[in-house]
Amino acid sequence: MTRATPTRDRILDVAVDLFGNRGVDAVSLDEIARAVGVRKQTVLYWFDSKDVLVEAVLDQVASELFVVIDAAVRAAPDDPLERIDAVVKAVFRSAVRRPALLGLVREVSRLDTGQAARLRSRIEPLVARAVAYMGDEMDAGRLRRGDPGLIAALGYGTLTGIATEPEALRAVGWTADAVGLRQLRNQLLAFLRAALSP
Amino acid sequence: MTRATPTRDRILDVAVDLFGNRGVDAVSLDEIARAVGVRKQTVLYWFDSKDVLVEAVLDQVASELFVVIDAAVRAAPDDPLERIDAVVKAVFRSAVRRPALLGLVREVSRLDTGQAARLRSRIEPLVARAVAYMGDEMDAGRLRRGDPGLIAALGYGTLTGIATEPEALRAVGWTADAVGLRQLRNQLLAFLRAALSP
DNA sequence: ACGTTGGTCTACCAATTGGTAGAGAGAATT
DNA sequence: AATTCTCTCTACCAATTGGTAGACCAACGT
Repeated sequence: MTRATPTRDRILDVAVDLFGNRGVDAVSLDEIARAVGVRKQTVLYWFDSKDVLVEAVLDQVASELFVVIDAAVRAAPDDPLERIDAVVKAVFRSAVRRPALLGLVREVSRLDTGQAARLRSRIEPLVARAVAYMGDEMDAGRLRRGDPGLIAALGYGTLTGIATEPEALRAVGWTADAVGLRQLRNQLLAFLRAALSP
Repeated sequence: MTRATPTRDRILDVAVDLFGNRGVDAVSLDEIARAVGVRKQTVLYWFDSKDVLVEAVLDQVASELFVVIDAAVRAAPDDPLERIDAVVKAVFRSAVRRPALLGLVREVSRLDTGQAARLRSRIEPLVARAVAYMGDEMDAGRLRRGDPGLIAALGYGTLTGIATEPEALRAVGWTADAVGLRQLRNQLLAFLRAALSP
């Protein structure tokens, strides 16, 4: 079971978008089914319950994010500021291409702890690697001293915060188009460089 | 109508916490009523509909946040870094005392645009003042150059991001107690100083 | 030609949702 | 003493929720 089929994939895809943009509680199985062009019972055929669907969606999100971030890090030169640049750009690119992805990450704090742990365990290795790397670079004097774990936390908060709240950011007169997003990204990069340069 | 009474206040108070912590869609009127120790119809007596209750909750949040931030700014000396310090500390203090407050701010992106606009219009003057102030200080050379609007956006994203997601932050091995929160706050302050010092 | 299997459907179901109608108790006003 | 007003309640309601049971049908292996 849980094989990949066109229908199953489409349900998962639609569920990622709807759950990510509007929240798990606000989206019913009927609505997902309607968007896919199928009946609710077909959704329940592929995913035994809504909880199972949510789990599958979180796994999907974890995979996509892992791939995006990991690729960005690997492609970047071995310089801490360059790598940070690369990760930020990659996450922003994801946020533009598929806003629901980061929306779901944020949604985790609302889900029961078991599901939260599931997603976290997938992302944790990436974070651990980043923290270790930053620690080494600080020791080598190529990064300003600080607590790498806390800096990672700040980075996470900032990225998900701004990438998932175009509506709220309008309060600062910011517009959620491609131009606005690039400006915001560049300001963040400048900010990070200023804060982290040794 | 809409006078302040014990019952009405208690409903509003409970609604702020439940909506902020779990999301508007996930909390039913029945649940709010139960938490207050009253029947659902009593809730509907004080607030004509769930939408009206949500509006009242958002107004409440806007007021509380405005008071907290405004007081922090007024009490701080006229130095940009000191004032930024003061605002960050004030928001963190709110986040500890009443996590639901920032949770609701984040919830705005999920609500219909009318309600979002309502909250935004209450906070906007504060932001506008902060942006103008930062611009002046940059001109005076007491703050590193940058786009004040974007910096405000980053600050907003970071503060709401980290203050509302203790669960996600466990991925970086961070714990959501008072000590952890203070460490995170201090790291953020150091970070901001490094990034913004001229 | 025929049973089996995989996939989608129709038909239900109990529980919960936001909301309406109106009764009843207590205090205040006349 | 009678009436009105304020507040909370019980009794409903239609719509929607996640989920079960089982019919149907096309493709496939035998």
